[in-house]
Amino acid sequence: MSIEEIFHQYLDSKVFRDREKLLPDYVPEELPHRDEQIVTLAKVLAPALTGSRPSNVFIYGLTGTGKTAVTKYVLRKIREKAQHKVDYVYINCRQNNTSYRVLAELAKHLGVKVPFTGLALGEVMKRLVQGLERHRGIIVVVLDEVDNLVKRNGDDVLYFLTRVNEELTSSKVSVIGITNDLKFTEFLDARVKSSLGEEELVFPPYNAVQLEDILRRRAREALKDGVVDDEVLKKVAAIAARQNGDCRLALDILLKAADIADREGADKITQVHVDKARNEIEKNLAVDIIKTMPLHVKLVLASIYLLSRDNSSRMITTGLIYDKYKELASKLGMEPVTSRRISDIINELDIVGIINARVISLGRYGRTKVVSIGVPLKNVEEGLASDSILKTLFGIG
DNA sequence: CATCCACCGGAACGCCGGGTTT
DNA sequence: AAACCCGGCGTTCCGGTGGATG
Repeated sequence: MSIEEIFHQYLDSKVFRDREKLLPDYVPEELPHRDEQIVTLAKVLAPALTGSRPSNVFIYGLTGTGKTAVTKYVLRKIREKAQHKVDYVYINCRQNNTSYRVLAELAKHLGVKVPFTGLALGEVMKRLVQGLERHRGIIVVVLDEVDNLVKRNGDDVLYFLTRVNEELTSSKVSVIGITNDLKFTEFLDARVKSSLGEEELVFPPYNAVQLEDILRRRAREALKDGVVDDEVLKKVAAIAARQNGDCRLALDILLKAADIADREGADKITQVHVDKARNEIEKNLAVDIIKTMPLHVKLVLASIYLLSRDNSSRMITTGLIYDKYKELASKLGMEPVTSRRISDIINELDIVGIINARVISLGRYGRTKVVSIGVPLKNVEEGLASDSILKTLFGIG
């Protein structure tokens, strides 16, 4: 296909009206099924309109429950309403995962100059105080995925942000912390915990019906009319509902399915496209997990892979795996780990969903774990084959 | 019904690499 | 540079166990 053709096909899409509306960071005009959270958050933040400092808020919820979208949504509204007297800064702590970067990000927003490295943290804080003071108004600092920051760097930034008001006269700062780790507060200093947790907000997962509704609305914005049927949306919703009601996943599947349909030049998104999309997403997930596993874990997985490929009749048990594993290890000329460790590795693989393991009893012949591979063999193959050592030695892939 | 297999899985500990503090 | 802390991997030791089998 020539470049011209590619461009032409893209411009001439039969599927998309506005593809951007399906991207993960798009915040729609309406957020259905989050009314309660919107109202609560709005109530908490409303005092900002009259110039008093809103309480700090802590927001919990699993991935894809609308935490970020709702927060941005409410803050945008309030900023419009208050014209310049209220502002907010959104900082994602996964991307900015050190104290310094978070503070620098905040500084940038306030127009304070800080070098991207080199200053002592205390100096950055000093400049920030000045910057905040100059701002003259209320500033809401949103720290998304804040658990990433705290687990890595401690809570000194949070401490600073919750205490900085004492040094300010013409400005006020509130903090919104967002996390999907429910037991995250354990990592916090008691003082930070109490000042940050002035208000708490929990986002429950969406159910299948709600997901379908969201998908339908989004499809109207992003796709051309009649491109996707209710049946198809229902299917996507059902899949995501099973994954803890993860709306991001639902939208992701829909986007992928639309992309696939578009590439095929189809004018409708079908169940087949959805299946392909899901496979692709799952495959990427599995392959990524496998790629990043430590060598011995890979070896164990390779053993399971070989066993399930070669003798399909036999049950795959821990003992069998261990024997195979030792064989592979010796071929590589490396010391095998103990069977005890293998037991743990099998459990680890089970937890991430690459394999399924369950203990059974064979009476006289003992008690063991029966293992089967839980993702398509091809994916395992692809993940393992990315390791040059395994690839050359066992001819996988 | 007791036995006994082939593992399970908890506990405690050592080692190692890295990051931080002094 | 030295001391220190931390988390992950791995080991040793070992008590525990479901149920087919004799």
